[in-house]
Amino acid sequence: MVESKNKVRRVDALSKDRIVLAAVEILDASGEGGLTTRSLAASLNTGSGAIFHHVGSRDELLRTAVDSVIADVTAGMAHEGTPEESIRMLMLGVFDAIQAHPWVGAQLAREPWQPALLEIFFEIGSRLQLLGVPEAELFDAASTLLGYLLGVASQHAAAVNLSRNTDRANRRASSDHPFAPHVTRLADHDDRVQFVAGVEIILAGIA
Amino acid sequence: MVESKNKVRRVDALSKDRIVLAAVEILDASGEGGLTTRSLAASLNTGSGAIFHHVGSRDELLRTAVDSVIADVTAGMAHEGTPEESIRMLMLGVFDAIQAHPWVGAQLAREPWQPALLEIFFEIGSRLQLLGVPEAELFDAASTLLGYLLGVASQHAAAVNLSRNTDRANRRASSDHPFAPHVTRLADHDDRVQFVAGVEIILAGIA
DNA sequence: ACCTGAACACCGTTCAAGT
DNA sequence: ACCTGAACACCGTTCAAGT
Repeated sequence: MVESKNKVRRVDALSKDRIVLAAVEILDASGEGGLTTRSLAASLNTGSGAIFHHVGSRDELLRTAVDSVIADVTAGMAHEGTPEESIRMLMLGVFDAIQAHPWVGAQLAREPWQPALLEIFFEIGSRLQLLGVPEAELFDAASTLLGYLLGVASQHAAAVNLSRNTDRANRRASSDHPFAPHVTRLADHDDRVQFVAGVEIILAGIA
Repeated sequence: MVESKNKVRRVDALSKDRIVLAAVEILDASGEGGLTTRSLAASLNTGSGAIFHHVGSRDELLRTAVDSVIADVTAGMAHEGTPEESIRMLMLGVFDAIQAHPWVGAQLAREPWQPALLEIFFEIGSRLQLLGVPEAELFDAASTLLGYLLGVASQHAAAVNLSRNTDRANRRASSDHPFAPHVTRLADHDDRVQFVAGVEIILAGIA
C-alpha cells in the first residue's frame, strides 16, 4: 500500500483552524469564562503550550473566532429586495449570529475595530448608498446603525451571561439575585421584534 | 476637650466610600486592567484582604464605581428647554462622563442591568413622554436610544483602551513613569458631533 | 518542526492570626 | 471589629526538554 500521498492526515494533527473550531465549541457551551488555555488544550488532547505554536495569544484566538462567525453571516448575504429590506436582513443576520453565539456580542463591543465589524460597516454603507442617502450623511447614518447594533449586541451578551450566572447561583441555593425578576429574559422572538423596531426607527430618521 | 463627638475620624479609617473613591482614581489613571486588589490596597496603605470587609467582590466595586459616576451626571440634570433639548442634554451628559471615564463605558456595556443604566432608561422615557410619544411606542423608542448610547459607549471605551495599549508599546524602551493618564483623544469634539448626529437621526425617526 | 508540561508571574478571594 | 498578609486555586504565557 502506498501511504506517502495519503490525503487523510492524522486526526490529532494540530492547526489554527482546528484550534479555532474547538474554541468556538467551548465558547458556545460555557461562555467566555469557560475558554482557558488549559480547557482548550484538554479538549484537543494536547499540552497547554502547544496552542501558542499556532495562535499568538488568547485575544487573537477570540478575534479569529469572532471573524469566523461573522464571515459566515456576510458570506450568504446578497443585496436582495429593496435597499431597506437588504439592510434589515443584514442587521438581523448579525443579530441572529449573536443570539446563537452570545460571546460574539461581547467581543464585538470590546474590540470594534475588528475586521469583522469593519466589513459590516461597509456592507451597511453600500446599502445606504443604494437607498439614496446623500454622500455627506452616509457616514453618520451608517455609524448610527452600527452603534445601535453594538449596543444591542452587548446587552444581549450580558443578559445571557446573567442568566448563566443566576442559573448557577440558583442551583447552588434557593437564594435569588435581587435584580433577577426584572431581567428575566423575554422570548427570543420578542428580542428580534424589538431589535427590528429600533432599526425601523433609525431608518425612518435617515430617510 | 471633648473628643467623644469629634466628627473628624482618623484619616486612615477604611470605608466603602473611600475604597470606591480610590478605585475611581486608579481606573481613571490606568484603566480597568490597572485596578487589582493589590494595587488598590497599596494605594490605601492597607492589606489586600481588608477591602473584602467593605466590598463583596471586585465586580461589586466596579458596579458601585460606575453608579457613583452616573449619579453625578443625572443629579445635576433638570428637564430644561424643550423635551428634545432635554433628551439631547441627557444623552450628552452620559457621553461626556464616558469620555472622562472610559472604563464606565465598558462596564455599562458589560452589565446593562446596572442600577445606573435603569435610571438613565427611565430618564429617557419620561422625556419621551413629554415629547408626546404614544405609550405603545415608548418602550421601543427609549430602548433604541439606550441601545445606541451603549454601542457608542463601548466603542469609545475600546478606542481609548487601544490608544493606551499602543502608547504603552511605543514607550516600551524609554523610561516610563507609572502615571500615564493623559490619553489624548485625537478628535474629542468630532466624536461629540458624530454622537449628536446619531441622536438626531433617532429622534427624527421617533417623531 | 512540533509538542509537552513544569515553571513563572500574575490574579481574586479566603482565613487564621494578630490588634 | 477591623486589619494583616500568607495561602489557595486559579489564569495566560514561556521555554527547556523531549519526539
